[in-house]
Amino acid sequence: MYTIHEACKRTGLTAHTLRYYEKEKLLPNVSRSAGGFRQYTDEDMESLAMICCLKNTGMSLQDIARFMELAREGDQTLRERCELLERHRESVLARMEEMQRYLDKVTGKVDYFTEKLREFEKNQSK
Amino acid sequence: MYTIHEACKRTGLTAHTLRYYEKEKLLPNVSRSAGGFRQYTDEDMESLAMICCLKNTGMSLQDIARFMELAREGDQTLRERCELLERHRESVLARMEEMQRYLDKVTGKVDYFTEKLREFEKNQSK
DNA sequence: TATTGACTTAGAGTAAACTTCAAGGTATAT
DNA sequence: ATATACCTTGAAGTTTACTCTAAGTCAATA
Repeated sequence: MYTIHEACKRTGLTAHTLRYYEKEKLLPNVSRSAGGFRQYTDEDMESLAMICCLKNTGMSLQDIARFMELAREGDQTLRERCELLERHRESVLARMEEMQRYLDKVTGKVDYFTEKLREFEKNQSK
Repeated sequence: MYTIHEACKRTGLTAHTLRYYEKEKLLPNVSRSAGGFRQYTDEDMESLAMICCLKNTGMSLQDIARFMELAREGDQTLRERCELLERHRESVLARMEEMQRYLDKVTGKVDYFTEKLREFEKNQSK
């Protein structure tokens, strides 16, 4: 069992954010101690890792909530989750390729500016 | 000279967004026709291409506005723009590498789910 | 036992990037 | 000439993902 503080450390999220994710049904049903404090199980920590993975590849919290709901429904939803994840994977790949193309343009600009800068400084020094 | 509609087609942005970017100083000083309609020059279109490039690699509109302001100040800001762009380039590269790591995890999950699904369906058919 | 600090909740507030609205002017096809 | 579609503005509204606040509870330490 982990406290919210430990869950923060492991995920890099703030306690505020963890509570927010709970409210938004990304990871509902986190159990409480006698005093009402959150207790994260190992399974919860695994779910959080998955949540971060999806979030950091650009999935919306709403879509993550939907995915986690399917996960809670068990093996009946395996096919659906598989397909969903595969579609996500392809969209991430496409986004990365697009990003690479834009990055190449940025690199081209850096080179162009560097050349222009050299000329500018040559003129300045005259 | 291009109408706002043509500028939309070339950039993939909506007219709303182009007006918004003007208000936010990403590309201020777009000239108007006698009737008050926007007229984008070739130079404006180049600036828009740069704006999209920076935006699509994750730069905030505020930072883009700052960059475009420097560009309007001319050759004196070449060094600053060069450095700024180089830093941006490196942060994009870092983000892409992070993304790739998360994507590998997603791929691992897809494989895991595929295997689990095969087993599940084998049991179902019995 | 008292105090300090972290936890709880519901709900309000914030920032970024649009997006829509209302009221009116412009261009063009019939 | 007039209807229709598109343009103008300033301002208000929306969405996403937090982030903070207030009022109160709980745990640990001097």
